[in-house]
Amino acid sequence: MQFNSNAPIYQQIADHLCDLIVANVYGDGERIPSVRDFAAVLEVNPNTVARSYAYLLELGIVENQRGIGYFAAREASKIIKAIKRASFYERELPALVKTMKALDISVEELTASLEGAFDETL
Amino acid sequence: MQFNSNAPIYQQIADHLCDLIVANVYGDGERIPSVRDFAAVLEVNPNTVARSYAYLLELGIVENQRGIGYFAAREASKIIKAIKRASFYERELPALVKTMKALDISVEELTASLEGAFDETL
Amino acid sequence: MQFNSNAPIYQQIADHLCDLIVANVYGDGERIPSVRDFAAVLEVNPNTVARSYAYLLELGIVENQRGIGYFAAREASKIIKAIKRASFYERELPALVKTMKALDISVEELTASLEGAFDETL
Amino acid sequence: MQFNSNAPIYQQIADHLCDLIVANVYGDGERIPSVRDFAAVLEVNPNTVARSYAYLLELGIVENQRGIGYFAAREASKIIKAIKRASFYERELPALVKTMKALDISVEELTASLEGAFDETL
DNA sequence: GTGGTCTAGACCACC
DNA sequence: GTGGTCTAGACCACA
Repeated sequence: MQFNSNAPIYQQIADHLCDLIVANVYGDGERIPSVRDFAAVLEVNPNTVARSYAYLLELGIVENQRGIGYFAAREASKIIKAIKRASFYERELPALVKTMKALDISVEELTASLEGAFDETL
Repeated sequence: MQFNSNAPIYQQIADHLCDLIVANVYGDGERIPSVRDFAAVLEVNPNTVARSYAYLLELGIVENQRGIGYFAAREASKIIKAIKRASFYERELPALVKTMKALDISVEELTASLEGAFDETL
Repeated sequence: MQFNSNAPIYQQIADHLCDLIVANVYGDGERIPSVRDFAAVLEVNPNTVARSYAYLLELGIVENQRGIGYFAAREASKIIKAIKRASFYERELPALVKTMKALDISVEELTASLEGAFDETL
Repeated sequence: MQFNSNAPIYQQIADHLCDLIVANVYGDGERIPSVRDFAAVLEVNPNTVARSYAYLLELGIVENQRGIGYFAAREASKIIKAIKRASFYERELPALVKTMKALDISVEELTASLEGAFDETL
């Protein structure tokens, strides 16, 4: 894993873990790597991974069993998608509309570009 | 003006000024407010406005006449649109495609949502 | 049994066992389950149950007969109540008073709430 | 300030700051000490204070102005009281009822004890 | 100056 | 072994 983005590493790790859960690498309710193990894999300080886990704990995406470890929540992938969906429709979509208006891009124009880009990344 | 976003204030100011230029409040080649005046209006530290202007200077959107003040570049609005367009197609659109795939949102679904949102903000 | 609370599991187990003794499920002087059996029932690590028993041993609530097992003390339920009473009047009550003052809750207000809650849990 | 309790220091600091806000030492909307300053006063690592502030930020009790500092939220004391009240009625009160039943303490008995304790701490 | 993040290393309670 | 907390010290972007 690479940390190119400007976003804080702990968030990138959290996002990455969400991807892994949605991709069923760690299924709902399954144990996820220990803080220390994951830190070793990612070549990152354990505190940073701990911060990611604490963040996901707040969101209800992971859970915690004392002295045992962290687990994906029972409905983790559902929660993740719900959160992403909400953020998409409430934040990204309005921003998209604003940009399109500023640039005089019509819905049709965007649709065309999207269809092209959609196929490329198949 | 409000600074609700997480983006740095100097960028929010720069964006805002670009909007004003595109909206012809300050036409291409016209003088824009002095750093101090603008800072007073925005209730912001003058250093912050100075940083915004420096940023726009790099992009060629504003120009500087020693001892006189800052001016919108001759083709400012054209440059602004070009920059936004590039960033849109190279950065935002791929990100959009990625998000849509992660959330199983089809182009049709997005188009529908967009048309609704487009009309609301008329 | 569920371990929802933030308290350490070994304490929750100890509390639970005290409840069982007071409720006469295990009478004063009677044998209580072996560490292994209880651990199996609670789906918990045997070390954790052992720690609970050690804790209750210190308090004089359970006793240990070498090679045979653990027993509730002869006056176990009396001891339990005495301990709870002491902790109630010395720790919980002062904390309650402090909270009530901070929240401007009068004795009358609390009494009313209590009577409602008391009946619900009959 | 002393840190005798078993609770994490960052929470004790957060609680303490809430007390100060409710007591109007830092009024609603006013600036609170910088992370470094407060850490120096409390003789604690700045990271620990930062953690307290981050915690209060989540709860909406304090706010944040980039590069300037932390401020008590506009309705900070109101929010604090609401949170305490909710936790009191949803968590402490049921626990109190449970303890009272276990110890055969009647509402009348508690009321009497409370009134005594109330006056002492005037 | 401010806060935000990260690293390193330590100690603790718990299972 | 696990996570939780704290310290120390560093670097960064921002105002």
